[in-house]
Amino acid sequence: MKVKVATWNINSVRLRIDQVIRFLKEEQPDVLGLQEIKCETPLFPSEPFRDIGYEFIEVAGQKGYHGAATVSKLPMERLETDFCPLGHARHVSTRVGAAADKSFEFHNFYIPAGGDVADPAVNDKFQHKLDFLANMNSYFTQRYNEGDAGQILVGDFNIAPHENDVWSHKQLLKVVSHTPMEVEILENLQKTHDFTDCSRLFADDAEKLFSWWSYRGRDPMKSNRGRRLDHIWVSPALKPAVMAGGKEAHAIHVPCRVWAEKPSDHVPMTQVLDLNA
DNA sequence: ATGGCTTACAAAGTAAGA
Repeated sequence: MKVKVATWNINSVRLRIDQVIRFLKEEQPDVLGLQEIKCETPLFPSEPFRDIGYEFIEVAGQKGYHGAATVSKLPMERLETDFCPLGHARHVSTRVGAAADKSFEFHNFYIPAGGDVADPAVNDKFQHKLDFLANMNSYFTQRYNEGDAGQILVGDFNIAPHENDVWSHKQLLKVVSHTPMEVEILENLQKTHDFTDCSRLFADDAEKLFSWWSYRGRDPMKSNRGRRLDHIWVSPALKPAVMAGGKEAHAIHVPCRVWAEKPSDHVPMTQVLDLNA
């Protein structure tokens, strides 16, 4: 059985509902994690998703900012998790799939951006980002010690770890999202739990990979000053499922940055998994 | 040449993103 998963920071799901539906029709993922939905849970536009087969919807919304939602064609149940020390709606965890042996966990994250100054002593937002990452680490360490449940972690992690995950490593070393402290914490989270970073699994280290481009600047694709802030990770039990499809099983949908008059500043990312591999 | 833009909101200017 093959499944296709996707993640997208949509920057207002109500404003861009037509773009989300277009993407789902074109790419047909089984599961999509959305971030920055920017609406309260009851205001999430569920109907257009149900109309095209995404019957299972789990939303963590709040007024105005943040918010995450996961929509699925496959049966899906909520897992109770709590990662945000400030209580923001920044994550939705679910178990996807009816058959117990083919199901997987889908953890959808919107990690705090962290403000402007990369110093937790003077910037509460950066401290919040570090605290959120620490909570993720505690949770996945406990789960890791209980045995591999088959986990997929997706979302806007707001960290671009590799040198070629940003347009200029040197110029972004002091810019939040690419500072050594954040990068080390994210890499430790990945390595100590043996998560596979799907975007880098088959990509050459020298290849630039971006999933976000600022709204500032008139031609984002021409200047191409992007960052890879969005991620799809899998636990060891699912690594063969990712390996099976090779490089073509992964895609960062770069054209979506300029495919509409008012696009999101992030583009969606997809990964096909062969659960029989 | 990173911030010059974009979003939501007890609607004009804030706060927030990254």
